[in-house]
Amino acid sequence: MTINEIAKRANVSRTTVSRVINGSGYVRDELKKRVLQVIEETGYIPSENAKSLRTKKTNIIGVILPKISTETSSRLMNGIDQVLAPKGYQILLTITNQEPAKEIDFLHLLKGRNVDGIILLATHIDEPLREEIKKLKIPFVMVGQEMAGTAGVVLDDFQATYDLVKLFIERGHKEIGFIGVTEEDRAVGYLRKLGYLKALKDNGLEIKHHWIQEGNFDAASGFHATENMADEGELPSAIIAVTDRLAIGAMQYAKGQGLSIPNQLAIAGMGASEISTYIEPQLTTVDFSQVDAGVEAAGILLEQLSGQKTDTVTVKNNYRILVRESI
Amino acid sequence: MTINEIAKRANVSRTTVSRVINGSGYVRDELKKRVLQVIEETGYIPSENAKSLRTKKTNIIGVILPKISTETSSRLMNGIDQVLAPKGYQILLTITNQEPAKEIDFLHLLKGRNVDGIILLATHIDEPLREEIKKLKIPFVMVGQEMAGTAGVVLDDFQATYDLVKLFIERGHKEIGFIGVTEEDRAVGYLRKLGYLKALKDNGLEIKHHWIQEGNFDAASGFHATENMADEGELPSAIIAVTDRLAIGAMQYAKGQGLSIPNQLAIAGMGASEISTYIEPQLTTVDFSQVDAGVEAAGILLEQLSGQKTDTVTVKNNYRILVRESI
DNA sequence: TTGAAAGCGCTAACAA
DNA sequence: TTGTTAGCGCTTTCAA
Repeated sequence: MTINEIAKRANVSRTTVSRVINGSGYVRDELKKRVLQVIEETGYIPSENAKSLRTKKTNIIGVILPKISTETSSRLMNGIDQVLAPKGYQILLTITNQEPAKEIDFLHLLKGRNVDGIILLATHIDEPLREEIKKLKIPFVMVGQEMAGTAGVVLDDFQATYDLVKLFIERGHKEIGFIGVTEEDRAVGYLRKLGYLKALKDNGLEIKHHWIQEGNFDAASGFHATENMADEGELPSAIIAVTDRLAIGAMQYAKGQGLSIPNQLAIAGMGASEISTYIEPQLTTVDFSQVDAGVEAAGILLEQLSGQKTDTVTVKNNYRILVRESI
Repeated sequence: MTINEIAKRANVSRTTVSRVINGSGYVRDELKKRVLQVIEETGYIPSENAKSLRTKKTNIIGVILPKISTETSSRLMNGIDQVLAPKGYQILLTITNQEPAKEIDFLHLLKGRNVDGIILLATHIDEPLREEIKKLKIPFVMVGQEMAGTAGVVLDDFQATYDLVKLFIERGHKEIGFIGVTEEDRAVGYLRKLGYLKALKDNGLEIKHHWIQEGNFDAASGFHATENMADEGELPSAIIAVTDRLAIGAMQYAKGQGLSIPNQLAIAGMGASEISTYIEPQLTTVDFSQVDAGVEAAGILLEQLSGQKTDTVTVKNNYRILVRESI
């Protein structure tokens, strides 16, 4: 069923049908009714595809995610969809599964699909990727990493960690341990560690080597990191972990050793995962509000879509510390 | 940059360029090189859109979800993408936010976008929706609900709940409570309740009215449901909740009352949420393996795509009970 | 082995 | 107020 078929059946030109569908131009009421009638009868649905070819607008936004089943990703998607759907945009979703090479592949793929814009949730960023983004020439917003000359939304990982450490210090802690992740992850690994180190330094606190451990992203590695801390010397009085799961691993270790939380060991995580509210004691954590980040990213994209030249916007997404029982 | 432009620069016809891109038909090596060269230089990316218009194939699969940031959804997406991405399909994602009317809207929308197939994660299913699906005429797979004449993947909610109750009975429990949700949700609300009732009946156990409570999907309502049970009479010795969060709410109530779990009150949930492993005591739950459901759904779709007429497949997805500390 | 011509389903001048 | 014409970027006969 095509527009031509409808036109024939309604005994009008296809232009008229088009006008009826899009509510553009003048159409006599009688004809309009006739056309609408036929459309109704046939269940005709116009091909967006053909339309796009003509109008150069697909109303599709490409989104590139490293993974789908993480709270970060799904919350972000939530925010993005909240903004985009009401404006009539659909989301073409691609998932890299953490393979950096795929980010470039998907950038090409999405461009080939003539998407109106792209949102990339980046975990790392290297030269080839930078290159590719530069020559993209369609509305683009990067989330999670900063890049000169590109619109973006980043979480203020440095400052959030700094503030968290400061909170511990204000509460009288002088021995503060840190469980991080690989610094290749610029946001979670590098910047959060930097915030930690800076806060200690600014407050004249000692930085003990064995109080700084590294895990990957699961609870088990948080457990081992804490174990290592204990094995290599004294445990500090407080530990900050860069993710809630790592923090929960640390908790598990502490509980296993019969240490009371927060009295003998205070623990905080980051990310405001759902688990953090159900664990006992409830985990103090940092809420980065990924939903808002998604909303902001989509908002910036929309601005670009409407022709505004918003180059190099970088919105630092705000965060708040959720103080709960674990400290 | 279009195929015409490339053709002009390489001094060949656009047909030849097309052949080079698609590796179809005969092309002299020299010409091929010349074309490839130009493509490389210009960074040309063919328009999938124009291609689709001609070939009637978009390589896009539409997915309709009730929500994105739930473990069910994201695990399902995971499974779907795992299968579809390697075959060159992209996912066009639409989210209804639980508004039933939108399911039909999106069905139209996706059809208008000429997607090659559609996967719908359904929570309910009424007559208008059934109608719409019937006249869809493109590969379609329904997940989560059964519908005659339509390929689908359902979780065996009835049997899983039945088995869970049986497990309690085998462990000596005779008083088993139930926290459900609205029966409008056929799978989670209706079928699971049915499994519970049938298991009690089959084993000649008493069904006490106040032992059957209803919550929504959050922990707080699980708490209140349990509270109601206690207020309206004696608490049973065991409680089954149809979601982990409800179960966690029940746990919170029990702990607040100083009841020991599982000795004074045994509790099980369903869904194998991540939280269930971190809560204390660890929650016994049913793992429905949504990832597998996604894999199967995508697999069935792929079969339909390759022309196989797989009408009315309904894969009962397997499940397993994760027995942990809470019972 | 290559190219010319037609056409996928739609919109947008333009003319009537 | 309506229709004719051209063309979006591509693939696919068909003929050369």
